[in-house]
Amino acid sequence: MANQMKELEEHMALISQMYPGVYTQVAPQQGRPKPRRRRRKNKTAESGAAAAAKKRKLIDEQVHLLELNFGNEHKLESERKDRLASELGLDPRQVAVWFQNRRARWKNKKLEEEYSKLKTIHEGVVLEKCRLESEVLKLKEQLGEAEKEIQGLTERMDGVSSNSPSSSSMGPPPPFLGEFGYDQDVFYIGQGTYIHGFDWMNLYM
DNA sequence: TCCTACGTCTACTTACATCA
DNA sequence: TTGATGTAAGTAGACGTAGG
Repeated sequence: MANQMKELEEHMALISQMYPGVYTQVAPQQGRPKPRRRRRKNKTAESGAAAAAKKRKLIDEQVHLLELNFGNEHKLESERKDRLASELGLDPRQVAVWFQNRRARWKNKKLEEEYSKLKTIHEGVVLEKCRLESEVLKLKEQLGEAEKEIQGLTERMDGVSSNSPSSSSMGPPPPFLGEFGYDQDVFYIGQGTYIHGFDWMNLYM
């Protein structure tokens, strides 16, 4: 839940950055939650009826023209508001409210779109992470097998050299001390001699 | 420079209309 | 009939600006 809220805040910030001309009037309210208010209910039947009379659905043509205007410009200047109001036969206040609500709907829609875009990207990244992890596992397995093979070859070589007359004067045992069973890239080839891994490969492969 | 009034904005909320 | 949904409108608080 907290994560979702954080995500939402980040989206808000993102949208504000994306559309600076539209949502820069009010500074982002950070941190402290605003106190909740309760609106008074209409006490009388008369006031309820009056409210119902005031609140009527806009007809399609009015909405169409408002949408056209909103498409051109999301902000509503005073002159445009008055002109639109007289064209539509509405109160300028109604036009202003319609634009306010329309901006809110538009912002919500943008947030939803942005959220699903980010979600898709996130899913892709998670998938790629899984793929890379399984590849790492596979390579580790291959590495283990290669180490076993090297170990076997080295032991065989040791057996051959210990049969020779000079074997008793041999140096220290093969230095397989590192993480992968050998000390860095140095390999022991018998008779107290160490060679680099690449040289070892050239010699025996 | 400060104060105040006013208009506009967003965010949140309520109330009503509509529809399944 | 009822619950869900969409939307017009109310409200608080923040901000910018003009005027005194």
